[in-house]
Parts: sequence; C-alpha cells; structure tokens
Amino acid sequence: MKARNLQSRKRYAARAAIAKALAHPSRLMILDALEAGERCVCELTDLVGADQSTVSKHLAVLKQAGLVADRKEGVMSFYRVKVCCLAGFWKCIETVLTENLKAHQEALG
Amino acid sequence: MKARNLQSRKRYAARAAIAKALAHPSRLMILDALEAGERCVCELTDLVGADQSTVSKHLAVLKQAGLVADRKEGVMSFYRVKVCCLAGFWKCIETVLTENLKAHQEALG
DNA sequence: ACGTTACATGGCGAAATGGGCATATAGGAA
DNA sequence: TTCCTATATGCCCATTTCGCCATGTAACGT
Repeated sequence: MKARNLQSRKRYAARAAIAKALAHPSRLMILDALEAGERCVCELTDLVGADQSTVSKHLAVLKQAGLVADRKEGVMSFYRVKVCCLAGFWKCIETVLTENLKAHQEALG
Repeated sequence: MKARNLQSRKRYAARAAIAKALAHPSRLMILDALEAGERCVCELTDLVGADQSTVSKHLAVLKQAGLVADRKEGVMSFYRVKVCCLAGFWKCIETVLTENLKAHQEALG
C-alpha cells in the first residue's frame, strides 16, 4: 500500500507538472496564438510584449511539458502546439470563470 | 486596441488563476477524492498526509478559484467539487502524459 | 574575416509559493 | 465555566518562479 501510495503521488506530481506549465498568463497567450498555426519566437515576443529572453523561457517551459514542439528554420525557431486536447482545457476554464462570475453576482444581488 | 489588449490580458490572467489552483499534486489529490463525494478536512488531511493547516490552505486555494465549495456542520467543514468539467481536465492531462511517454520511448528506441 | 539577426542561456534580485509550527476561533461535551 | 476537537489563520523560513539584463551561440549576408 505504501508503494501504491508512492506511485499515486508520482502520478499527481506528473499531472501537476502539466497544469503548472499552463498556469501563467503569457503561456496561455502563447498557446492561444499557436492554436492558429506555428509562430516564430519573434512574433510571440511581439505578442506577449515581454523581453525576448522571457518569452524564450516560457516556450522552454511549454516544450518541457510536452505541450509544444519546435522546428528550426535557418536562424528562426517556429513553435507549434503538440497536443490536440487543449480545447477542452479552455472550455472547462471558461465554464469555471462563468460560474464564478455568476456566483459573485448572486452574492451581490 | 490598447484597451482590448488590456482586457485580453485580464482574461488570460483569470484563466491562469484557475490553472494555478490545479497546479499542485496535493490539490489534485484532493479534487480526485472529492469527485467521489464530499469529505471533511480531517479525512483529506489523512489522505494527503500533510499538516492539517497545509491541507486547509490548499482547500482555501481551491475554494478561492471556485473549484470547490464548503459546508459547515457543527465543528467540521465538508468540501465538495463545485464544477462539473474536471473530467475533461484529467483526460487532457493524461493524454499529454501518454504522448510524452511515447515520445520519450521513441527517443530511446 | 566581420557584422547582424534570431534565439537560448546564465545570473541576479524581487516576488510568489509551500510547509510546518504555533495560535486563534468556534462548536460540543461535561 | 473548562476542556477537547475540528478548522482557519499568522508567522517564519525554504524553495520556486518570474523578469530583465547581459552574454553565448548559430545562421546568414557582405
């Protein structure tokens, strides 16, 4: 039972690692942009409006989590979404946000 | 366009706040347990195996994000899942983990 | 060769997070 | 009242995250 517990902990840790990669506004913005097709780092840097090195690190986080993949072409790197299931993420999060808003308004009214 | 940008940033921040609440192994473990029905803090404390105050704080994070709700009964607090869409989360995360594992094995073999 | 452009990485400080201990609060029992 | 139990909160410390700056690296043009 102890071994099982350990394994279950590892499972949760692995899941949390994915969620962690999604837990930053800039990274969500990047993923959103990549859903429309691959983008180079410079485009994403413009989009996010942060330092290029910052964006590069965000992309490294997403890549490490297995959420995006990259392709080098000459001097540039193009990133793309690697998984197909993110739509469910957005939907769920939007649902939560909507319900929170509703609850908040009920609390006021 | 600047206003739109600001609003879009707020959107991403709100989404990230939800993802952040999901980005911890203990909180995922708690949510998993709550999917089977409401639990009191003491049960969850046993489950997670951390200090009671730590678990209490994790629950506060989940509540703040609107993911769980609580109900007081005498001395005890019972928490329950408040949203219905978490199954999609698990599924998506599991998909990512599976693909990552596959990619890793291909990289080896 | 040199310079430029695109990107990645190291380092540093600031801020956020996490965890346990101690304490506060509050309900129930005696 | 006093004690005990269940939970929440404050405090402190360790760790992590985040952002920018500076620098490294690599491809391309001249």
